Amino acid sequence: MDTTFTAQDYLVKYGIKPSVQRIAIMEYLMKHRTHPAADEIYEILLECIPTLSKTTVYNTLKLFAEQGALQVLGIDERNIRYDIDTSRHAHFICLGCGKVYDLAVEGLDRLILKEEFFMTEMHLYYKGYCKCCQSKENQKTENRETN
Amino acid sequence: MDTTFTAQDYLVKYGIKPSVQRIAIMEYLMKHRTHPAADEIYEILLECIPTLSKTTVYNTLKLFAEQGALQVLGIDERNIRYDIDTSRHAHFICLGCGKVYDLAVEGLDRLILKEEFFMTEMHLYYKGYCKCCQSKENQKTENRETN
DNA sequence: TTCACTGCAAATCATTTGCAAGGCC
DNA sequence: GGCCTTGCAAATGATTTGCAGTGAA
Repeated sequence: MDTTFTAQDYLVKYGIKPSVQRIAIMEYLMKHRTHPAADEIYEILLECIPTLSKTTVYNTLKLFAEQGALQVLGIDERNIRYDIDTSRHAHFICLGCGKVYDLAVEGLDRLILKEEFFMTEMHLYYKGYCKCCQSKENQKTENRETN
Repeated sequence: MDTTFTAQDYLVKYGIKPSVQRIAIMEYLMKHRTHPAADEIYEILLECIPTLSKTTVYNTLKLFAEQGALQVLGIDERNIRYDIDTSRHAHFICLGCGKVYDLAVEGLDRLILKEEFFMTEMHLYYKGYCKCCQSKENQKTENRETN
């Protein structure tokens, strides 16, 4: 659908002046819908842009968020996670591997606050274990039981 | 309903050995349903227990959470907030004053995950401005417009 | 005596800030 | 030239950890 929609287009759309660093970070976010933290982005991009500074990654992500180009997730207590999908959807974090999954939850719009508070954001966060880590946990338990 | 239900009872109920510090922290949580952060608890209790250490507050809150005596809130990016009400309900944080409000949201139980993931926790967080801070914001805007 | 609880000091770690250098219009 | 962007180094601030002293059973 958006084969010709580049990272640079995306930046311009949100009123962000493109630069090598900004394009690289946006490209990473567009390619990896894994809700990466700043450090992950930094570590990977360092291979292509050896002069990249972590400060720039932090500043850039903050800028993107302020401009509405991405949504900030508070689901992970350790790191701020970022989601390029700014539509209303839920998130699941696996307490085993730390992966954050997107979740389409029906009826989310029904939960919008209308009275008493002026709502600017709404987040539905789930925590637990993904399929992969569940089986690992089971293995551990089994091992414990047989020991 | 629970006029005779003391902080100490509460601790014992959750298998936590009482101590002066633990009782004081639990009492604070029971009296102030404001979802305080560790530092707030520390600052206030210091008046009664001058030897209290912040480490003890952190350790105690962590212990309480592990024992299921309170729920950990990730709604505030700056501080961990704690809620003695462990029943399923939503939270609203005011971006103006930082207060965290409890919210009864109908249909929350319908959002429980049953497939694909093993869910251990579920949080519905709202952000925005409370009545009080809305009016302050409006005043500011009015001032701006008349200047 | 033992063991859990406490509290100080230091460490950790993500994020922010100050500031100087470089680059672009 | 002036402003915006970048990046280093240092600061910040919440939380954790190491460890030694204390107190209770």
